[in-house]
Amino acid sequence: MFRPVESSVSFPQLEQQIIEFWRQQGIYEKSLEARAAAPSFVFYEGPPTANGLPHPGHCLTRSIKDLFPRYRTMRGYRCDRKAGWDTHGLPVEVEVCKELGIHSKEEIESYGVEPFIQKCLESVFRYTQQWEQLTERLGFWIHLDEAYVTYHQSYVESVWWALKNLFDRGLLYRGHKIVWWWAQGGTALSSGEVGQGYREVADPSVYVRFPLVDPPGELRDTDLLVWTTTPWTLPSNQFAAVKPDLEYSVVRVEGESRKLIVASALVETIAAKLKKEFQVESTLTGLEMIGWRYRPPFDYYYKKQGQQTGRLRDGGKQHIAWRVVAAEFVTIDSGTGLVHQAPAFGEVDYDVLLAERARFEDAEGPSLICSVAADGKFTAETPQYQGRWVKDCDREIIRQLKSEGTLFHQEQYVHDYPFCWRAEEDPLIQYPRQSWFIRTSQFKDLMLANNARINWLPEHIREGRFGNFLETNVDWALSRERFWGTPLPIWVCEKTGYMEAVANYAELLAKPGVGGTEVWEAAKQSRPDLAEDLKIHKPYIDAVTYDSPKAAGARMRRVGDVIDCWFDSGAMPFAQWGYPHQPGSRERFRSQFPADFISEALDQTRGWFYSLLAISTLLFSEDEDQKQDDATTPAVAYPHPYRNCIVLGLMLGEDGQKMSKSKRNYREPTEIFDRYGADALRWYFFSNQPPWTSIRYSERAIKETIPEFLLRLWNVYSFLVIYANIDGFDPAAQIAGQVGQLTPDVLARAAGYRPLAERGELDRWIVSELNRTCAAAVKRMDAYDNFTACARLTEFLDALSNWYVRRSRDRFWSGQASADKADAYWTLYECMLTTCKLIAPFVPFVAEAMWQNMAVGDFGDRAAQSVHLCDYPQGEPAAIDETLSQRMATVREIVSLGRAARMDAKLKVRQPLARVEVVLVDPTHQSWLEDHAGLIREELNVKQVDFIQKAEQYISYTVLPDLKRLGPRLGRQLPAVRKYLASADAAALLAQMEKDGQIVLQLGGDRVTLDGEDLQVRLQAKEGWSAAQGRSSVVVLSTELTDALVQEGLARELVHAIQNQRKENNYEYTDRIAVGLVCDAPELCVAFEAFADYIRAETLTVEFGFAALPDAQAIELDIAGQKVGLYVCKATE
RNA sequence: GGGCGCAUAGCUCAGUUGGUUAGAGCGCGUCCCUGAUAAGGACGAGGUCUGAAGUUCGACUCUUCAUGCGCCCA
Repeated sequence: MFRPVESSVSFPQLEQQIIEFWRQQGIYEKSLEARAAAPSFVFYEGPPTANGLPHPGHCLTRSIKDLFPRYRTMRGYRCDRKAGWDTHGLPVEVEVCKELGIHSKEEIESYGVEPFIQKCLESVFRYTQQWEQLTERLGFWIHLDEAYVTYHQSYVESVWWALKNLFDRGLLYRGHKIVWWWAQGGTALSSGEVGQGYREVADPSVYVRFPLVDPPGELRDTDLLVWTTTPWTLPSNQFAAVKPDLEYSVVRVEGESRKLIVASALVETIAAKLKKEFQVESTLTGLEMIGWRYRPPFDYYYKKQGQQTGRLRDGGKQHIAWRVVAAEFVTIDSGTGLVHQAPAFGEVDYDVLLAERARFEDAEGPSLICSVAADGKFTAETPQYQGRWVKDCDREIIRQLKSEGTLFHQEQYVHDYPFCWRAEEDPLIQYPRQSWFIRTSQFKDLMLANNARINWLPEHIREGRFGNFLETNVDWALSRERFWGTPLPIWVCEKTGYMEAVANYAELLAKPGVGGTEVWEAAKQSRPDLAEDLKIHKPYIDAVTYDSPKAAGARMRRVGDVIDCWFDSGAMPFAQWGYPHQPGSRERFRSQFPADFISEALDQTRGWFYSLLAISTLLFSEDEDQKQDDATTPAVAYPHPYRNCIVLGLMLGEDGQKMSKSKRNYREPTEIFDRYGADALRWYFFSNQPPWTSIRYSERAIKETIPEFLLRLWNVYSFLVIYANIDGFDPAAQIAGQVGQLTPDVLARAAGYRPLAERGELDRWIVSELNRTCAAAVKRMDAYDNFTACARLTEFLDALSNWYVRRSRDRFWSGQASADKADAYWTLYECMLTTCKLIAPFVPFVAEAMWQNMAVGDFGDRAAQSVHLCDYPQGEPAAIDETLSQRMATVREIVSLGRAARMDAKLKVRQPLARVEVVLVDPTHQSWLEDHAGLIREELNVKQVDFIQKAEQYISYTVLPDLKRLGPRLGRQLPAVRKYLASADAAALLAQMEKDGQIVLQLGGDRVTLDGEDLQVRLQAKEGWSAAQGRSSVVVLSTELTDALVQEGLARELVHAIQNQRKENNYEYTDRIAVGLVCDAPELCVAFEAFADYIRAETLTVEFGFAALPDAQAIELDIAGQKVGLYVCKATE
C-alpha cells in the first residue's frame, strides 16, 4: 500500500520534511560513499563572501552548481563538493569601517590595526548562518563543515607557497601603479568605488605654450599648444604626446609674435574660443614631430635634468624627457591634439613613461617625476607650493604661467570628475603607488593556449570576452596597501634591500635570529579566544623579523602590503587542501585537479575565471620554456584548472533593472522558498532559458512553474496512488527480496508483471517515450545543456499526463482485475519510478517525496533509501520503438485536427457525428492507423473513421520542391522550378511520378529531372468542408446529422446537466439519484426517452420520469434552445 | 571612448549546420471534461522576427552599418 497523497500539496512543507530526512539519514554522505571507488567528477566551489546576504542571483549559481554534481553522481561518478568562503579584501574592510563610522587609513590606524582586523574577522561570518540555511534550503549538497576559508593559516600558507614560487622564478616584481587616490584618507579606491563618486564640476581649463627647443629653422619662435584641466600636474610634466597619423598645423595668431602648433582639425575651434584670426602657415603629421624637444612651463626638474641624455637600446643617445612622443589615445574631441603628459598623475601617461623607459638601456631612461606627496600636498621639490593641497594651487599656477607668458588661454571646463564616496568634498587624484606585480603578460600565449582548450558555455566567451581580455593582458597588480588580506610574504633587508619570499610560518620561524613573535603571543594571552589563524595576519606578522643574510646586524622586515583577494580565490585548486604543506594534500590535489566543472556569473570573467587560469598557467604549465615539473609543481596538460565552465547570465530585477535592495524589485529567496518552494525556483532556473542568458527574475514565472510542471507531475503521481490503493495494487507483495533501485528488471520479477512485448500498444508507446526521454536527457546533460534536457522532460510529462493517463483512465476504473489492468499499473508505476530518477538532479525534493512513497513506502528497506542513491536511467534502446512514436504522434495530430474542424463547424464534442475522413499524405502508417481508429473515434466522438488517399473532392494537392536537396543541385534554376511546380497540376505530376518514377521539366533551355525524393506533397483542404490540415494529414468532418445522432447529442447534454447538479448538491460518487424532467419540446422528450438507459447509467439515476419531483429544487436548463425543468434528488431507497 | 552580449506574440522566453506554415507557457477569447475534481484538457486570435543594406536560388538564422538595452573595461 502507498501512503495516500494529500489532494492539495504544499511543496514548501514537503521540502522541509525532505531536508530533515536527508539530514538525519545522511543521504548526501551516503551518495558519496556509494561512489567511493568510482572515477571522480571534479567540482570547484567558487567561494562566496558571507559578509552580505545572499540574493536570487546566488540562488541561480548555487542551483547550477548543485545540478551537475548531482547528475554526475547518479551517472556513476564520485563528486566531492567542498565548500569555500572568500574572507579577505576591501569590501570586508569597508563594511567594518561603516560599522565603526570611520573612513581613512589614518583612522583605521588610530583605531588600531589589531582590533580592526579582529572586527574584519567577525564581519566575515556575519551572514554565514543565512548562507548555510539558504544552501540547505535550496537543496545544494556541499560539505559546508569542511569548507576552505581563505584567511585560515593553512590556506594562506598555500598562497604563500605559490607566491614564493613566483618570486623565486623572478615573476614577482615591484613597480608603480597609478591609482585613484583619496589623498586626505591616504587610500586607493577600487574602480567600483570610484564609479560611485563621479560628480559634475567646473575645473580650470588651460591652454599652455611649450616652446620648442632647437627646432628646425622655419619653426623658430614656435610653441606646442597643450591643453590640460589639471594645472597642478604641470610641474610634473615629462612629455607631450601627439598622434602620429594626425595632421597638425603651424599657425600664426593675429597680433602675436610666436607661432603655435595644434591639430589641424582644432584650429577653427580654438580660434573661435579666442575670437582671433588664425593663419595656417604649414601642416605636418604627428609622426614628423616625434622627438622634438620643448621647454616645460616649470623648471623644477628641467633645470637639473633638462639636458640629460641616456643610451638607447637600439644604439645612440637621446634626451630622457621633455620630448614629443607618440600615443594612440590622443584625440581631437577636445583640447589641442597635443597632450600634456604627467606620468605620475595619469594611468595612460604612466604607460607612456614605461614605453619610453623601455627604449633606453637599464637605468638610463627617464624616472618618474612626482612633485606631490601621498597627502596630496606639493613636496620640497616645488618649493613655491610646498605643503599646499594641489587643487588649491591651480589658481596660483595659472597666474604664474600668465606672468611668464606661457599661458595662451584659460576658461572653465565642466566635466565629470570622481570624488571620494565617503568624504564628498574630497576630489580624488590619480597618484602613483608602489605596487607588486606578477609578470602575467609573459604568459599571455600560454594562457591563450590553455583557454583554447576550455569548454566554455556559451562558447563565445572563449574568443570573446575572456579571449580579448587575455590578449590585452597586463601584469597583475597584486599588492594592496590595506590591512585585511593575505600578507605578501616578502621580507626585505633594511640595509641592502635584499629580498626573499617565505613559503610558510614554520619556515619563517626557522630563520636565523627570528624575533617578534611575542607580539602575537601577548595578544593571544590577553585574548585566548583569538583565532590562531590571525597570527599570520597583520599586524602580528609584521612584527616578525630576522637577521639579514646580506648585512651583519641588519634585519629582514616584511613589506607592509597585503595581496589582491582574487589571488586568494584563484589559488583554491591547491590552497583548499593546504597544498603542499598539509599531510595528504599532495594526493588530494592530484586527484582533484583540474576541475571538470565550475560555474559562476559573467562578472567573474575577469575575476575568478581569470585568477584561476592565470595562477594555474603560471604554476602548472607544461610548456618547454616554462616547464618546472618538480615535486610540487607538476606540469599538467591543458586545460587547467577547469575543463568546463558555465558562465551564467546576470540576473535582473522584476523591472529589468539591476537588482537592488532599495528598489525592492525582487522577492527575497526565503520568501520564494516559503511560498513556492525550492524546486519551483530551481525548475524555473533550469527550464526557462539556457543558463547563460541574462535572466529577468520573475516571481510570476516561478509561481507558474508549479502548475506547469510540478503539480502536473504530482497529479499523475496522485492518480496512481489513489487507484493503486483502491485496487490493492501492491508491488511489494508481488516482488520478493531486495529490490534496490526498482529498475525494470526488478519489476519483472513480479507475478503480475508481463513483458513489454505482451502489453498493449499504449503501454509500449509510453515506455518507448520514457526511454527516449532518458536517452535524450543523458545526452543533453552530458553536454551541460540543462535547458534542452528540461524541455524533453516536460514533453514526456505531457505525453504521460495528457495522453497515457487520459487514454488509460477506463483501464484503471474497470471493475474486475485483469491482465490489462495490471499492465496499466505496472506501466504507470515504472514510468513514475523512472521519472523520479530523471528529475532527481533538477527538483530533488519532489523526486525524493515521490520515491519515498512509491518505493520506500511500499518496500521499506528492501528498496534504495533515497532516489539520490540511484543510478540515472540512460534509456534502454530495446524499449524504444521509433515507429510507434511516429504513429502515435500522427494519431495525436489527427485528433487535434479533428477538434479544430469541430470548433470550426461549431459542433461541440458532445454532439456525436457519423464519421470523419482522414486524408494521409503518407500512407506508410495507414493500416496501423486503421487498427487504432477506435482511439480516434472516442477522442472525437464520431461513429466511424475512414482513411482515404484519393480524395480530390475534399482536398487539393500541392507539390513542393525539397529545397534542402535541390538547392545545392540546382542553384539559380531553383526559382524557375518552384514557379513551375506552383502553377502545375499537382495531381497530374503525381500521377506521372507514380508511373515513371521521375519528372522531367523543360525550363528554357535546360532540362531538369526530379525524382520522388525531390518532391514533397502537401494537402490542402478545399473550401466548403469542415476540415483541418496539418503536416501529415487532412481531417474532414462529416457534419451531416441523423435524428439518432441529434438525439444522442441531446441526451449527452442532459447527462452533462445532471452531472453538474450532482456535483452542485455535493453527492457522493456512489449516491443513487432520482431525476424528474419537465419538458414541453417533443423532440427533446423523444431523445431523452430513447436514451433513457444511457442517461441512467451515466448518472446513477434509479428513478427517471417526466414530472416534477416534490423533494427537489427546479433547475431551469436550456438544451438546444428549449427550456427544460430539471429536478434532482437522492433516490429514496 | 573600447570590448562583449542581447533585441522574436500583450508578457516571459525557445528557435538544433540558412530551406517551404517561426514555437511554448502565461494572459485573452471560445469550448470541453466532471471518478486526478478548490484539478484537468482542447481549440482559437495575436508576429513587417528592432531598422537599413549586403551575401545567397533562398535570411529570424551569415556579413556590415544604424538604433535601443545590458555587462565589463577606460
